[in-house]
Amino acid sequence: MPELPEVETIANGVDVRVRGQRIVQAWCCSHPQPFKTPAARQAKGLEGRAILWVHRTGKHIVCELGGPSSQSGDHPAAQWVVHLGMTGRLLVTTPDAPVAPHTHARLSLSGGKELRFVDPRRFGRLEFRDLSGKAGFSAQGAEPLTIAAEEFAALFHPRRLSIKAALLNQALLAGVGNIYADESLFRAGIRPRKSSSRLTRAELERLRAALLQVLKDAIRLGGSSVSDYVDAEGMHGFFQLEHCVYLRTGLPCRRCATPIKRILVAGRGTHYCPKCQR
DNA sequence: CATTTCACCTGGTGGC
DNA sequence: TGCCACCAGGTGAAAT
Repeated sequence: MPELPEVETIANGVDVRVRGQRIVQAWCCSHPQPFKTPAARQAKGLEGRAILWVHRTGKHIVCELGGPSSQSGDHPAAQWVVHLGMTGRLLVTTPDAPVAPHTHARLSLSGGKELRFVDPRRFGRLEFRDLSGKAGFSAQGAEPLTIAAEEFAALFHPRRLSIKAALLNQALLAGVGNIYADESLFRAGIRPRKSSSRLTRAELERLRAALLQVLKDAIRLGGSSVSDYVDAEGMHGFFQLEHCVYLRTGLPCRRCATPIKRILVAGRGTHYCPKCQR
């Protein structure tokens, strides 16, 4: 499932391939599910605008768009906000590439390529935002790559729910999902079920540092390819090879050889080493 | 207000 | 071999 490193990889890949191009034609499927903005209004809003740049915030991909006319400047006048949900893909293809099942949006670009959104489970979301008079999209939670130690501690110390549930709460930190919650808790040596409020200052700082490291390493390796994640070019990432606990139930811990356990925390499959994490 | 539960979806899995 | 019930999992709404 796409989390911060996967979304960052995709956003960067899309940016390199489509920056500066104009959306010549937009098609959105009639099924209402993935559209936060109704499909017809979305397609209409997108057509004719230039894609100024593409970036990530939290788990969202934001395409900054120019004005509705082709000769408007480089100031963002609208946005296309893409959330990949569980199984969403944002792909840059040639126009004649076979259209994958569950393709919900196709944008043909002035450079001759196509930007496609594919999502079998339709947990993803597509939103068109006209910025006239409105602020741009921003994720609710803090950015894990830049959050300071003080702010991190202040965010998690008052919470009484499990640290795993707190890490997954996008209103606190934006971008952490199941994989990187489990992996950062392993690297910090903390039990997923431990209450966030019972973590010491030292544990919170270990967790922040571990999360930062694991996210940076994962970005460097192009994300984790589990289930069906691929980047904008359809390429796999390699961070799944570095996983210490995620989807390693029963396998020996890389640090102490104790079998990795799988439990349910906050309704999510959760993997940890019973010896290394206390 | 904080926290928990549930619905939304489909492909993959496992039981018979 | 084939059918089907079951389930994961990010998010937001509803319930507690």
